[in-house]
Amino acid sequence: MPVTLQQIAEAAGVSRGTVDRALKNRGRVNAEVAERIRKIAKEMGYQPSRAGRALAMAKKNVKIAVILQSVQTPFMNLVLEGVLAAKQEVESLGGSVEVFPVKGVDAQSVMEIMDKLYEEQYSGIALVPSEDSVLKNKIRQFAEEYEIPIVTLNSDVEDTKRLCYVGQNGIQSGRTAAGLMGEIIGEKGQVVVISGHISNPSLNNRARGFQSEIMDEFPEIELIHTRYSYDDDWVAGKIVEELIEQYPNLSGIYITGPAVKGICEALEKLGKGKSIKVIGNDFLSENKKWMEKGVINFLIGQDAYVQGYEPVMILFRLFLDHKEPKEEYQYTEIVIKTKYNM
Amino acid sequence: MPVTLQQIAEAAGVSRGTVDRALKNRGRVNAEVAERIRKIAKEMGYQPSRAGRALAMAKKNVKIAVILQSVQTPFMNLVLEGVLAAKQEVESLGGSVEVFPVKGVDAQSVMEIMDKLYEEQYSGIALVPSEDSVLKNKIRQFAEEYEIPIVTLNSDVEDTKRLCYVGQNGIQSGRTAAGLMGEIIGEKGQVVVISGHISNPSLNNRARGFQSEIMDEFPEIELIHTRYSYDDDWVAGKIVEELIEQYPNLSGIYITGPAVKGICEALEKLGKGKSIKVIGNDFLSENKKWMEKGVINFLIGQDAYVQGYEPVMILFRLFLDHKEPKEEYQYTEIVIKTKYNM
DNA sequence: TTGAAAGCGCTAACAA
DNA sequence: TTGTTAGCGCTTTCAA
Repeated sequence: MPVTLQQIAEAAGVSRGTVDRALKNRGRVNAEVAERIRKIAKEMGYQPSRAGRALAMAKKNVKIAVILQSVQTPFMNLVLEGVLAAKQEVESLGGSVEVFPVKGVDAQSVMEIMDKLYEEQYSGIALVPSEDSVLKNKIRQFAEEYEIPIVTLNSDVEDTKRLCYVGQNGIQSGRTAAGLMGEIIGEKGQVVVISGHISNPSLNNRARGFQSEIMDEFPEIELIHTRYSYDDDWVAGKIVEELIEQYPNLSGIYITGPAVKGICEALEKLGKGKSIKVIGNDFLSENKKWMEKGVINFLIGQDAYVQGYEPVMILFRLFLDHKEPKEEYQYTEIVIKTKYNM
Repeated sequence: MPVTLQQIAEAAGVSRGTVDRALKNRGRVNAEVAERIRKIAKEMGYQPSRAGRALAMAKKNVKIAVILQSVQTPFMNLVLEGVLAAKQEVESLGGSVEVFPVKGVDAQSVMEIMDKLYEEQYSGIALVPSEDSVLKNKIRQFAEEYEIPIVTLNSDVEDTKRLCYVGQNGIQSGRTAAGLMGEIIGEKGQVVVISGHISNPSLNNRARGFQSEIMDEFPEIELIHTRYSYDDDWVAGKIVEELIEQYPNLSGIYITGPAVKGICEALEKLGKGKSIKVIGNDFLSENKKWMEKGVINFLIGQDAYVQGYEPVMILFRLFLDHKEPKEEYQYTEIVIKTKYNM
């Protein structure tokens, strides 16, 4: 039976209001009395009731906004699932959550939405940022001047006073892929990285992690120069054809992100579907299909659900429990899937 | 801004009590009116407030008990962490959770605790069962006669009317290990399974899954007859010595559970630490240490935290939201770890 | 500096 | 069959 404020008040011989002020350090309470109350609360093992607090705060109407970029991609759809789960939980606790989808990468739209959120007095914002110095300034302005906490997800922006970042550790993800690759090709042979856009920071992190781990740990593996598909399946197919012509004994391919379809179809057409080992990223249905077929050997995932769920809950806890996140960088778990545990 | 019962009542021109009865199908309400209320509630997108409900139910004092066997093992310690997290969440919502630890496997103690729980009118029980027909009968009695819902975790007992089971799919876990093993030894060579007690059902499931997948998918891999360590490191070390003498070209070892230390030390002593591929189970610190060293190549995990957390929350949701779990078998995710994503 | 009281959304007991 | 009401634990405002 959990201890209540009322019980502490009785034990201390004061009123509930006084206990509340003492425990919240809201001042206006005699220092000695406050000390005594805190001691009693500790002895009795007081834990505030979430239900009571949520109910009492319901009139304040905590409003959380989520701005998602690239919503049309399957990955962001998974993130959205996490957001909706958090929305339900928050709303059943008296808060509210609104999602603002942005098609493609569009800092301009994000900023327009942010302006609206400021006017409508939102309590906190979770957003997928993009590299844009004006957007960065606006994030800093919200965090510092307006005191509206902001959590970045999926990608991060440095030096903006944002509360925290929830997403993958791209470097470590690439290193994990490298470890697997070394293991399954017997620590020797030729390996290539096929990436997407040359300017995508997440993909670049993965590629960098992969490359450095191969170079550090697998001296007998030859790393062929990275290719870029620019997110285009046709281009990716061409890249594979050229690679195989140039390196007929190619052992492995690491796909940092998109254009899985183009790559796998080309491999299959050239009869290399089974012999060349392939490691991809993200649990999209297209990717899972190729793993099922045996063309992709491993998929590394970034737990999209958590990326949607956590930022919302972090903001809500900030208001409900007055609890800041413990870590500024909340890296999601790096998940390894094969066709057996998909 | 979430919709409240009061708002629905106003929209329907009735009182809050009537709306409540109509939506809960608690009868005593005019059929037509009830229908109209339900329609309005749906239109307005009514979602009951967890906070309000939790608070109102606090006086009923939902009490959940958790009986853990083999608490001295590191694995159960991980389970306990999940239980404690759930305990905190439940208690902040007005319920209470009590943990009853049992050392070793001891059906007798479990049953004594259950009797006590019945007297003290606990609302629901989560427990780690063991193979024992008297215990099985008691579980059935609680579920059917006393109507105290029971959730099994980690191991299951069939035909007992228990509400559901939360734990690993041992067969699938073994299959996953087999897939990894095939991949890293190049789909050929000799492979052996080292298990613990010959009568441990979880370990047997893993071994069976492993064996059948090797036989089905990797015809060129030779499966050597399974060895049993009986959870003893010294025995396990001897087994390894004998195996390597008998099969000097052994390619891989699958350890279904305990005695990892004995096996890995022997491998290291014989200079086989790197050349023989090893796949183990569970993320215990001992196991992680050997993976860090490179003696173990992969660890397959059964998400102990979830096994502790979920059963408690399932029972609590049953009382708070009147929601039964969707699935009778709640298999925890099969997690693959290497030294890179540990 | 402290106490008293209203009210958040819901359940359940009681009255009509 | 329906309405009314007390109270769950907490926050917050107002009065003392």
